[in-house]
Amino acid sequence: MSINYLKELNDRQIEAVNTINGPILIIAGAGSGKTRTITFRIAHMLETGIPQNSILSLTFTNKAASEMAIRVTSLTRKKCTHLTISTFHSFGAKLLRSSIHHIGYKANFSIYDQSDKMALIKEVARELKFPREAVDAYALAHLFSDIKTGMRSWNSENDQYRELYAEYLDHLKTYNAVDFDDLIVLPIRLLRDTPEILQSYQDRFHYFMVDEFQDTSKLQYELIRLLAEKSKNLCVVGDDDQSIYSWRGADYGNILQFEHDFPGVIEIKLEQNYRSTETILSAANGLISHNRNRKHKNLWTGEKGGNALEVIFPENEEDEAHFIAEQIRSVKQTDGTPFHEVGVLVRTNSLTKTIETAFLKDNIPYKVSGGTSFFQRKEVKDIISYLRIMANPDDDVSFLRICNTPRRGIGKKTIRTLRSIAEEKGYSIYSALSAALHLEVSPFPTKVKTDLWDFVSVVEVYREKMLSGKPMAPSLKAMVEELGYWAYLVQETHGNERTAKFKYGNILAFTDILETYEGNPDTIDPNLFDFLNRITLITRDDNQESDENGRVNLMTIHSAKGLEFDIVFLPGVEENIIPHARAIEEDPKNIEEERRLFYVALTRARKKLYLSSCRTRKLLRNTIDCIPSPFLDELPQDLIKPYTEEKVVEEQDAMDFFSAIKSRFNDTSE
DNA sequence: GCATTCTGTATTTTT
DNA sequence: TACAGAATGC
Repeated sequence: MSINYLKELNDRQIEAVNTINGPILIIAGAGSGKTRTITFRIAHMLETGIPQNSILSLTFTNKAASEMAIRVTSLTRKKCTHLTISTFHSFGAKLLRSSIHHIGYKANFSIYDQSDKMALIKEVARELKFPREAVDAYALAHLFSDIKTGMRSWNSENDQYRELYAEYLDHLKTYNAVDFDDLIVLPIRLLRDTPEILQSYQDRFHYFMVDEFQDTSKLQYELIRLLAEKSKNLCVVGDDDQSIYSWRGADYGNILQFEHDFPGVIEIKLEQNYRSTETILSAANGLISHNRNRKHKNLWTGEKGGNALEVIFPENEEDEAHFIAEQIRSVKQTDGTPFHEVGVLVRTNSLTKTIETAFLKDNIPYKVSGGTSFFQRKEVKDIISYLRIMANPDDDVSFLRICNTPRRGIGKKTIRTLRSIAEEKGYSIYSALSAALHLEVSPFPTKVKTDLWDFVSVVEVYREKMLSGKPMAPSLKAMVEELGYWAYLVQETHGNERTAKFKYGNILAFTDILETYEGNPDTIDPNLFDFLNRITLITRDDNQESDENGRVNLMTIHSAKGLEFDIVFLPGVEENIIPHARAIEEDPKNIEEERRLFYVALTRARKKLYLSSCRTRKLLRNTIDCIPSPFLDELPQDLIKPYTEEKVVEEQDAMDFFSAIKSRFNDTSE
């Protein structure tokens, strides 16, 4: 069956769909039907006979990747099992799985996430006898990341951590573990240094696509450049106005670099917006025009008119939350807007708390996406650590996490002994332990020796089961039983049975996830290693499954990118929140990125926008006075109407609105 | 080795 | 205020 895409797309979009060969740059403004265009493009490629397995499509987030896979599948009505649509990081992980032995790792490597990384840094710092106050694991994790990705170099200020860094790298290698940065850095190294590997990838993949190109880092670009160098069929899609990840290395200078590296780039601009009302679009355009560095673009819509933007100045964040809750209720009644068509977008995760409370109180069903991932919960991560130590016995970070969880009598002293044996021999702790247990003369007292055996035998017994090729989920359940994890939870929560039940429920949910994974006919070769890799790359909760209907979406602006809602609420449109104080502190130039962030927020709305700026807000212990965000003044003022509930309030609000603007004006004109 | 008390610190955004 | 990790006592 042929897809009639001509009817569904505009001229520019059709051009994008039809241009399959050679380098292409698609500049896709907000709401310009980007996802439609690229899914049609992939579908069209398949239709012209391009085999699935020669297409590689890279995105930035798991959510975007799975969304695209779903759309392509539903459009082509075919299983797309051989189509590679993944994030840069999981593509990197897959590449490493098959080729990492070339650089001295084993294929069963562990992937360390942010918290594993910090644990390792602390561990190494302790070994090197760094004074505790000199070790800010959070900051060091960032420094090491920047060093590894070439964004920062050693200087007089950070030179004291050079040795720590070297030792950190060394430990990773001993533990047969890689961090997130390695998932990009190591594949590049492999492709550059090992011609056979590059060759095999270039032989397999002939068509490349990168979504959200403005958010790729220099290194991610380098990775795709290497792969696409030969075929030159590289299509990148992006919007410089929506570049909001520069703090993570995203560099929209990549757009220029791309044009330089691939001569003859065809540029296609998608400028017709199908999403928002004219009012919303003009507001967004008005705002973004304050940015200096941008590619020329003229986003327009055929839609005329639309509701003015409502601006509210609640007394404090609780009033703000109430207002939002009430308004959602009333909009649902008057316009019949379903809950899932409402988005509440915040700058920082911490702002969700008050709003959640209000939703709970008013019985508004909601879901928060973002926040720490399910897989990062302590109880879940404990179980994952057991799996990791089975997959990769050298993984010391996992070892240390669970060797005494649940409590089995392995204490500080025992660990110290183990560590010193390991260090002496240059082994990982687990290998040192196995070796020590088989010694004639045990370095441990009898009781400790028994405790250690307990641990080792659980790991060994279940490793065999997990790697046997038989279903893993039943074994995992049995292991959780055998560990006595339930009793441990009861003990840990000292009698708070509800908490214990909740946590145990999470573990059961986790075993279900494993079951679903291995039971899914679309999973090619389900195995422990692949499963572990997948789940560590899911760092946020973005399960858009089953219950997406009927719930208000509460999330950060960052995670709202690519989404759209009928009605959008933006709480906390205040100075220091957006633009965020820390961002500006870091570099005043960041104001442009903050503005883009606000632009992304505005352009999520189809029909209606509510912006609120509290007069006061609780921060830490005390209540502070808030100033409306300067971005409010940058919106065309005729598109704004101060929100009014009653006449009396109307005048009051209007007056406050103008006096707020006036005070801002006075502030800045000094 | 474990449980309790104490102390310090709030981390912007995410793979 | 809330929560985690360290120090201290049993």
